[in-house]
Amino acid sequence: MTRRLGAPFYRRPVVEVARDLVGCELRHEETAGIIVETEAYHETEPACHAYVGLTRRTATLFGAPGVAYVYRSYGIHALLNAVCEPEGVGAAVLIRALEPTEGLDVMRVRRGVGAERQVGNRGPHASHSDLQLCSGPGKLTVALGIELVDNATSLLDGPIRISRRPPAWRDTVPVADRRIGITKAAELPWRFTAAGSRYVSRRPVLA
DNA sequence: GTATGGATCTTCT
DNA sequence: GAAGATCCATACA
Repeated sequence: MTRRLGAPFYRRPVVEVARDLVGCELRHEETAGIIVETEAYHETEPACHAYVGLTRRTATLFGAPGVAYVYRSYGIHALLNAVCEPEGVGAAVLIRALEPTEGLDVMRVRRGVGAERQVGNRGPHASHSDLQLCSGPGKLTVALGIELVDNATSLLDGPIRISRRPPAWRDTVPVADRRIGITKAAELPWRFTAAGSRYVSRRPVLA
């Protein structure tokens, strides 16, 4: 069993944390997966919620590092972030995709993809639908059972656990690319994906 | 394969 | 009242 990442890991520059989170394990209740896609957000650029300053919504972002920032997107999806940088700096890493490793049955039920909807195996290891269980920030929170009530809970000793890379992922190479799904400052190369992973929400454009 | 629109809620103006 | 760090179904090529 790998151990959780500590506060010093999250207190660093947010882009470094985003890169280093690729290959780490995310766990909630009986479900878990390896992080294969992240994005960094910082108060100095307009795509970040903290750009507008300290409000009730963004208070978590400006708080202590190592805390979960969960908010509702487009009225439907809960998105999970890890608060970074020292307290007082508004920055966080959005967890965008996982490669599921444990509790796949529970994930399929939560996501509403029963066996009858599976299209069949497209590869030697995973079915088409399993590849898409956590291939997006709104999907993985459903699959892991993470909701708005988890906002502001600690990643250091709370219900959501993020642990350092398991041995099999020790040599994972994160690839930098443009951020996606946003209209402001999307050109920043602050999205990181695990090289070659089939579980990301979108393959990187850059080499 | 790409393109489009609807669902739905929290926050801030 | 409008905007938004999304997902899915549907339509068409």
